[in-house]
Amino acid sequence: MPRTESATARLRQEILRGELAPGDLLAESAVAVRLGVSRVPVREALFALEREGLVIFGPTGRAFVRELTHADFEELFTLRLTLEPMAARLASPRVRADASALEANITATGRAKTIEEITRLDLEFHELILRASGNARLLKLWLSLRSELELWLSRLHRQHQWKTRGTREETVVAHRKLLSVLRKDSPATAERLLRDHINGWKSWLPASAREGQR
Amino acid sequence: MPRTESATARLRQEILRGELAPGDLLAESAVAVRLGVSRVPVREALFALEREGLVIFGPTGRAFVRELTHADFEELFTLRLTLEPMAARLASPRVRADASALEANITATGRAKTIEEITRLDLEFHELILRASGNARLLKLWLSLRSELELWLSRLHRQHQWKTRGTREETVVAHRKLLSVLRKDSPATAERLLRDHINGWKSWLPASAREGQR
DNA sequence: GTTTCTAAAACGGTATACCGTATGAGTAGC
DNA sequence: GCTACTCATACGGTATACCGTTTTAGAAAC
Repeated sequence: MPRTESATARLRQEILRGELAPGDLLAESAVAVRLGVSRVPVREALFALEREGLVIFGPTGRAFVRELTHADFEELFTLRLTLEPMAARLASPRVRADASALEANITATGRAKTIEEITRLDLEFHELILRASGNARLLKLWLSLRSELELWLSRLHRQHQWKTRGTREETVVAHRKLLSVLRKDSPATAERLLRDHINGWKSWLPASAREGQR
Repeated sequence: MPRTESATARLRQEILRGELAPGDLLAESAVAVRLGVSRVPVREALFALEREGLVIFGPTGRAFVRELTHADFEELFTLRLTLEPMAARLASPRVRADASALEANITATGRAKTIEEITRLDLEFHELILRASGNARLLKLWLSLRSELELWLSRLHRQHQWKTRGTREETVVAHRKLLSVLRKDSPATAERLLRDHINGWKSWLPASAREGQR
């Protein structure tokens, strides 16, 4: 794997895992030494992570680990409510051909054991719908939000112990229903259902969890 | 202006003006010599332009001027139909405070003389709505489509002689109506109106212009 | 103890250099 | 003529080096 990519992957992982705290300075030289590469790939990795919303550049070009506020959470969900229903609409007539990936995902979710695993599979399910939409740019926009969403969720997971059981069953039921509607090829219904699904999840997130993120 | 930015701006201009043709190879070394900078800023400029959709990287990392197909046009408009109505909805309650920029834009459009100027002001009007939405990420996503849209339109302009008159008056009328609805703070209406506005423009584009773009 | 000044260290932006791989023109073989 | 091979060249990925600016820590003045 090229050095830029591996540097990007490693930094992304460290940020998502919380090993790098919000607000931390990511000095090119220091990171380069730590990762054992030169500054050039690090620099490019930082730009890539900025696009993903995990890193932010200060006025003098210094990179910092992004801090997220409650307002950021609202923005992210507004965007999901913008992009995903449209994706569902577009995907609806195309899912009939091959729904195996979506089915496999639901099966895997039913067997998931940790909240992290459920979350990962949930995001993957939504990503599959974006892919099924057939609109490459729509997918690209969604993917540019994905890391940020993961960052948010991982920070929540670290702050709160969530029960796995109810979450898993609810997710499976909701996704099953979504899939069945997608298969029926009624775009408007699929669009509405996905909107409700996201709204449901958004309001389900414990209010306590949504607060106090600086 | 930092070298990366000026290189980005210059390359962007050259692509939009058609001085660099679709499919042209953008070799780092050659561009660097031509612009009188080193490869590093050129490299970063190419990455930036890739994000904007003006440049595309081949499997072995070589950068080419992006070619656009009719399918790309469809994707772009699908995304406008996804993002902009949402922006109008969010902007509606916020426009009351300050609609001066939107008003100034409409006035300027009424005085515009060339089709290029009308197009530029039209895009600016839509951008102002995105800004008024108050959702920074939504704006960011829209901006990531903007150059590509300009590229498309500029290529159309070069291929077809469009009449200025009708276009200008229609644009002014439509934007005036949009602004008045935004001011009334009825988000649902604003959302629907913007959707119709985009759909109208999309279908208005002469079919002949929409074809034959490779 | 607080603020201001100052100088050294840290940092980012850019240029240059090196290396391995991909490309493509030319050549040999058919 | 057409295809397959070969090798010089072009190109991208990365490391290193240099320079001007920003930060920051420490001293000095209050």
